[in-house]
Amino acid sequence: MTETTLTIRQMCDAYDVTPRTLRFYEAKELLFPIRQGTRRLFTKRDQARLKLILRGKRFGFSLEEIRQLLDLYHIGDSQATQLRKTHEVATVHLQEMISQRDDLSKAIDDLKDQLSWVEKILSDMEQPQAAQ
Amino acid sequence: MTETTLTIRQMCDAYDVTPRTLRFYEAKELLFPIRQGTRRLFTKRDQARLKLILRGKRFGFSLEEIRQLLDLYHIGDSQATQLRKTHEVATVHLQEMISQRDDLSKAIDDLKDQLSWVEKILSDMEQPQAAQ
DNA sequence: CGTTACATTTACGTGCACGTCAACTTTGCT
DNA sequence: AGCAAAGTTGACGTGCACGTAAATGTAACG
Repeated sequence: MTETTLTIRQMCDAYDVTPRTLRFYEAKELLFPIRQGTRRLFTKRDQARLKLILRGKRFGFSLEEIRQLLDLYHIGDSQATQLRKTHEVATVHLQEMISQRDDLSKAIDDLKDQLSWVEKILSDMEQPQAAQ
Repeated sequence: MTETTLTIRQMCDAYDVTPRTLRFYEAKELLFPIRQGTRRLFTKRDQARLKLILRGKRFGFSLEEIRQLLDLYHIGDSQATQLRKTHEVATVHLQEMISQRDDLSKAIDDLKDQLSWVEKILSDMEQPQAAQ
């Protein structure tokens, strides 16, 4: 039987975060570990959410923004009204992410150009026999 | 003759930042406006750098990281050693950006899936005559 | 030449995302 | 039962990226 819940230390090792971070995320209602006595047990759901949190952070979203997005992945039995609002929020995020990716592609191309330019200069500096 | 330098206010209007931000970036040596008396004048170079700064921030880079990247775009007459170090730093950033774009693409696809899933649920809720 | 409008420096304050330390339980092991 | 290891709850500290307020300066207009 694959134990599906993790202790705080196992979570830290698995996802390279500190206990403080996990407790902080719980306080901010991003994670909802169950309690075995006083200790936290992180479910599969928490693990999935943590992955999404870390991913969101890498894209520059704040924890509050991420919290709103997370709802989309764990809907349960929300009302249609709430569901529509969540959908709307997520759609805005999606557009942001798409335009962010476009910008990122542009930045990558620019940086590549700059790098090959620098590489050219460096190779020119190493072979000065070209200039007479 | 197109006036190529901007006052602080013109910069703020053009790039949607506050004066405080521009002074802060100058203090951090990200911008180098020239002085007309005591006042700042932002050159084309500063404007180009600000664009790169704002772009970098959108990708989650810190100002210090951005500062290192900026050097690549305004090299001047650096030494080969310095140039190579800058090139190295930028190459690492490039790899980060590429893997970030890949992750972003994956996140976008995931979010799209979730959204269409939610759309399906919403449409099911609106047409309950299907059941029964 | 005075007043109004914008700039500048200095300095302290703020929100976010945790880090760190202390004091205290709880658990696992012998 | 005893004790070290790990976990828990406060509470205060920290680095970053600015915000904000006060005091002062200066340019521009009537």
